[in-house]
Parts: sequence; C-alpha cells; structure tokens
Amino acid sequence: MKNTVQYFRALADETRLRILALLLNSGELCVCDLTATLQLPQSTVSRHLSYLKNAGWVNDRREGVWIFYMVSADNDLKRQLAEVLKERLADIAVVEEDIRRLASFAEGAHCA
Amino acid sequence: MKNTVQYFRALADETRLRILALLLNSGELCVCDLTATLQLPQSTVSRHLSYLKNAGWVNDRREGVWIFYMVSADNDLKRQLAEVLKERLADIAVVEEDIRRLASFAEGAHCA
DNA sequence: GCAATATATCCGGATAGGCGAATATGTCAA
DNA sequence: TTGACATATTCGCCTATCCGGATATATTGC
Repeated sequence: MKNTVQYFRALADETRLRILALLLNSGELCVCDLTATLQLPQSTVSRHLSYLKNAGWVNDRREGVWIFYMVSADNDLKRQLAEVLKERLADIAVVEEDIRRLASFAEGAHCA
Repeated sequence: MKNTVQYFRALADETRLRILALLLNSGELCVCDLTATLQLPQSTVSRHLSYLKNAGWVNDRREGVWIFYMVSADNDLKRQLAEVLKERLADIAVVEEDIRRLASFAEGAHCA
C-alpha cells in the first residue's frame, strides 16, 4: 500500500506531471533538455526528477556529462497509469506547449 | 491542469485510497459504514470525504440521517483512473481486509 | 591540474496537509 | 422541545513538501 500511495503522491504535482508527459512522449531526455523545455530553474527540475526516481517512476542512465531519464513502468499499476497519463496529459494546454517547445530544439543538440 | 493535479493529490493518501476502493466496490456507502470499516475516528473519515468531494472524486446524497457517498467519474480522466483503481487496489492487503470487514456487517444495518 | 558544462544537494522560509479530541450542526422521533 | 444519533467542522500541533539561489560534485577536453 505504501508504494501505491507514493506513486500517486509523485503524480500530485504539476511539474512532475509535465516531466512525465515529456518522458512518455520522447522515451528519454537529459536534465538540460527538460530544464529548457519546462523553463524552470535547474535545481527545481533536478529536485523533481530525484523525487520521481525515489518514488520509482523513472530510471536514469549516464552518458558522459549527461544523465538521461526515462519512465520506469515495471509493474501493472505503473504500466496502467502510464498509459492513462500518456493518453490524457497530451490534451492539457501546458503539456501541448511543452511538447511543441521540445520539438523546436535542434535534434541531439543538448543544452546551451 | 490544476484539476488534473487535484485529482492525483486526492489519490495521494492511504485513507482516501481505501475509501475509494470501498466505494468502487460497493457503489455507495454512508459515513458510518465507512468509519466502522476503516476503523478510524469519525472526524478523520469525514475530513477525507470532504477532501474527495472538493476534489471532484465523490458526490453525496442525503437519506434521512445518513449521507451516502459514491464515486463521481464524470470525465475521461477520472473514468480511466477509477477503472485502474478498481482493478489494482483490490490486490492490496489492507483493502482486501476492508472489503471483507464491510461484507461481514449485516446488510442495511447501518451504524452502531 | 584547470576550465567548462551538467547535474545534485543544501539552505531558509513559506504553505499544505495530516491527526484526533472536542464541539457544532442537522435530522428524526417521541 | 428534548434526546439520540449521524455527520461536519474547529482546534492546536506536527510533518511533508514546495521554492529557487547558492554551492557542491561529476565528467570531459585541453
């Protein structure tokens, strides 16, 4: 039960929902892409990523200087929720903008 | 977006998940049945019901002295989440016990 | 080793939200 | 109108979590 509550607690925040929407849309992203897309302070983005990781919602992978995050849907509940999020978040205006903004960055050209 | 966050915030608490699991299982229940089943102080149950109502997760209906609560899944997101909850919460030990305890009460014999 | 970049963590301060005993409100029946 | 019961709200207290600037900690290339 505690895990279940934690999964939902992690979803109870606008920034984290935006992050998950972007990751579900793109597969994986590094912190700098997320920071640029969300237009939020780097410490804020990093803190929320750390929260999502602790809650079991994302994994990370280092590649040189960059750390890429991806959604980890490794049980039935998370899998089903991820499906709902992928389908429903895309309708929300802020998320639409985020996805558009992310797409407008040059491919593979991470960070400033 | 604010509504979406609020839906998830309402799910980010063990007591509220237990309440929703019971309501999804039974259709509707009065506060005294919930209090007896959850074995929590009445003020706690009432407070969480009020939270769920504000968040748009439940509706209530008065019948004499009793107030019955039922899940309100009146949009796609809530409908899909309710489906996931109904399927997934039932596996959790605490919820199984709750449902068993509720069933053990005499039918229609509300409250002490 | 040093500079540059990416990421994580620390800090102080604000706010939300949890709890349960006590109390208020609402409804019915006699 | 009074008593009994169901429900809601108030209260003080405590913990979690948010924020973002400042500061650490990688990692890479020179």
